[in-house]
Parts: sequence; C-alpha cells; structure tokens
Amino acid sequence: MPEPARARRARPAPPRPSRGTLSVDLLLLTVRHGALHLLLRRAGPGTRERWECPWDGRRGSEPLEEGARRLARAALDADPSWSEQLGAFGERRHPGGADLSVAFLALAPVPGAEPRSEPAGETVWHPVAELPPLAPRQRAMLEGALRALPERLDHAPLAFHLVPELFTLSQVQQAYELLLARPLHKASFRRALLGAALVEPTREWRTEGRGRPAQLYRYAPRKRRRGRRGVRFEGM
Amino acid sequence: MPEPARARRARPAPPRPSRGTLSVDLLLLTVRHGALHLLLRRAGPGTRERWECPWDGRRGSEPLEEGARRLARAALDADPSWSEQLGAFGERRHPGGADLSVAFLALAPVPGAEPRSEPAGETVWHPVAELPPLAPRQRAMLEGALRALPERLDHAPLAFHLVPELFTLSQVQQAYELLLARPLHKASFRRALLGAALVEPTREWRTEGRGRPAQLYRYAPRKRRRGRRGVRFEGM
DNA sequence: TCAATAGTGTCTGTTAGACATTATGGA
DNA sequence: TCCATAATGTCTAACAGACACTATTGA
Repeated sequence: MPEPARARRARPAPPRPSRGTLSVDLLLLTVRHGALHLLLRRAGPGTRERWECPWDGRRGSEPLEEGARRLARAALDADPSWSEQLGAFGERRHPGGADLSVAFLALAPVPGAEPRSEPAGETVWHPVAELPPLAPRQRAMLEGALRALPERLDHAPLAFHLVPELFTLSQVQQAYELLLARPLHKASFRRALLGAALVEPTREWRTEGRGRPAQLYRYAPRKRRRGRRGVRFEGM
Repeated sequence: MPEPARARRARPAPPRPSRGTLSVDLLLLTVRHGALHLLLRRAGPGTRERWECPWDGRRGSEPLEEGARRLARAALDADPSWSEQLGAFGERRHPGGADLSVAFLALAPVPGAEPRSEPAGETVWHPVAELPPLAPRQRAMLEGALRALPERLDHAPLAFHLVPELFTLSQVQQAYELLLARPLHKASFRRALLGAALVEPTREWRTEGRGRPAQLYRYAPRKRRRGRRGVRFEGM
C-alpha cells in the first residue's frame, strides 16, 4: 500500500455506463392445429430460408414495451393480446449483432378472434416443435420463454389470451396444457376454472367433429373469493 | 400506392440495433433487525448524503451475471448467496444517465454467516421501509423487486439464502414473511417446511431473549416427494 | 351401433388454517 | 410467579385427483 493518507480501502474508480448496440426482440406465441407456434420473420432479402424472431432497435428513448408493440403490429397487423418483458440477453450471437437484447414474450389469439392474429408481411407461424435454425441468442430467448410460461401462468390467466372471445372449456384446457407442457385432469380443471369465477357460460353450443357439442364460455373474471394461500413448498 | 411491381405490402426498412449507454444495477437485500435492508452506495464524492444502488457499466461483452457478481463483491467482499436477473429498465432517470439498465436481484445472509455479508467500502445497509431518495429508475427497480420476490419464492427456497447455516425455524419463517410481506401461520409453516424435506434438525438449541430455546436446523433439501400439482386459479 | 367428446357426481387422501396444550426458559 | 416463545396434537373445511357414469353428436 504505497499511498499514505487515504481511506483504508482505496476509493474505487467512479462507475460509468458502457456503450453498445441494443435490440428489442419479440417472442410471439399462438396456438395453431393444437400446437404452440412461434412467429418468425424472413431474415434478409435472400432467397435462402433464413428466419428470425422479429426484432428492431429502440427508437430514441421510447418505452421498451412500445418497441415490442411496434414489432407485433408490424408482424401481425394487430396488438398482441398479452405482452410482458422476458428479460435482457447479452450472450451468444444475435441476428442483428446487438450487444444486448431485451426480449418480450407475447401471445396472440387463435384465428377468427378479435384482435386479428394473421401474420402480415414477411412473417409466418412456425410450430415450436420443429423450428428452423435460429440465432443462438434467440434460441436462448425461446428456451427462457418456455421455462417462464408455467410460472407466469400461475399468476395471471394467460391462457385466455390464446382463445377467441367465445370458447369451449376444452379449448382453454388445451391452451393451458400447451403453455404448461403437461396434461391436466379434465374434471379438476373444469372445477377449478368455474370455482375461480373466471368464466361465465353463454347459451350457445358448438359442435365440432364427432362428439357431443360443447357449451361456449366467455372470459368474465369476477372478484376473487378469498385471500392468498399459505406457503407452498412443492417443487423445490 | 405509386410503386408498381412490388409486393402488396411495401418491404419494410431492414431493422438495425440502436446505440446507447448501458448499466448493470444491483438490488442486494438482506435481513437486519427483523426488517428487509437494501445495500446502497454513497453516490459521488460530495459530502451531501446521496445514495444509489450499486451499478456499473458492462465490461466488454461479459455475461450480465458476471457484472452483477462484480458489483456484489465490490460492495460486500463476498458473492451474494443468490442472484437473478430482474429485467431491463429503460424509462425514467438513471443515476449514471444510462439509456438502459439491467437490474439484478440478490440476497445476502444475516451477519455471522458464511459467506460474509458486511458492507465494504462506501456501502451501507438501509432499511427498505425508510430509504433515502433514489433515482427514479432505481426506485422502479426496487418496486419491481419487491413485487417479484413472492413469485420467485414460490419456485425456489430463497429464504434460506437470508439465514445463517444453522438457524431456527422462526428465523426462516421471519425471512419468508419479509420476502412475502405478509404474516404466515406458524404451525402450518413448520409442517410445510418439515413435510417438504427441506431442512434437517441438529442437536443444538439456542436460547435468545425470553422464551423457550429453539432447536437449530440446517438446510438439507432431500428429493421431492411428488410430481407437480394441478392448476391453481387463485389470485387471478 | 359404435366411437368420440362433453359434462356431472362421488369418493378419498392431503393439506391449510385454526385452536388448544404442553414445554422451557427469562424477568 | 408470570410471561414469552417453542413445539406439538387435533379438528375441520377445502381441494386435487381419480373414477364412474350419463349425454349427445357423427361415422
């Protein structure tokens, strides 16, 4: 310690922000043909099949959510039915070479619903199970998204953003099963859904395919019945 | 539409990342005197009392987590016992003027535990209930952290990172109550904790204050008993 | 008639929450 | 002795999960 009359600990260098390039990336999911689909955009003008999650730079100092909405509107001609930040990703290669990327997770309803969810421009729905190669950073984002979905589903009724305004309980159950990536018990699911006062039945019924027609429901959350529950130590 | 032989939708301008300044910010929490405390650093060299959450730029393209660890080591002389990304914040004013800030949420154990958790250098633990004024972006980070804690606590036994290696069940319960910001039922808490096979008792007892001495426990998670639970529609 | 799907009723084991009681130390 | 805290036992209502059964359509 050659420096004499200083504090015991040398004063550290003052911090300063670093400089770099930034992107906002959109992971937009929906349900098609009973499977999760991700919206991808044709990357670059080439004829080769190269795909990427929609992304762009941030305009000025706009809110990050606004950047995500802008991406969704360009890709879908509509706002997503739900959108939330997934996190910042700074490792591995980004398709635009960004040093840092802020990923947003969003959901679009099945077709025929309002708001619309048809891909626009150079975008296509791809089944999540068989995606084309993605840049490693976007691949990491997708894995993070699929891991985050069950947790977020615990705290908000996300699945209703994947179904049209009028839906059957089987449709909601399928949405839940796809987001959770595991099957659910039918009777328990219906009981919990009705008991939580999240849906209300309509007088319409819809017959599709073989079996008995299903009653149509509408999302209509009423006030919750009780306060929070106790501590849960499951799954740790 | 004056342009003739083009696709129905004009090809949009190719995306490109934006440029800007970036910071990594650390929200480091611990328990002192029965209350949540946040680690703050004296901001600037002035004699005025100005405080900020520790932050710094990102070095090169280092992993963001590495930046958070570096901040914690500088402030605490030890790694935090737990750390996880909270998210990216791009609105409101940052103390360093960063365009974008990636916040990390971390926990430090009570004093006397290993690893150490004494503030080092220009840092001090402040009770969360009575913090000095913070830059609005860091204030937003803190609010996000306090909202995120109950959810993360549902999925990982965070509270054990706040207590020393040997602890009483009341200590863990207090940690849970502070992270959840609500009281818990004592008997249910103990039952759940022991039933989840997360702790094992030692032969030591500790008497502090008035009442009956408490048995000391050690964190020793054994394999979980069962698979996942069903859907929960509470709190939606 | 059969297959497939929707919807309902009942049972059981588990658990959260409440309450009461005993145990053990300090003031 | 009183009081504060730890630890434990019991009861109850609620619930998840399972199973069985009926209902209603298309093939």
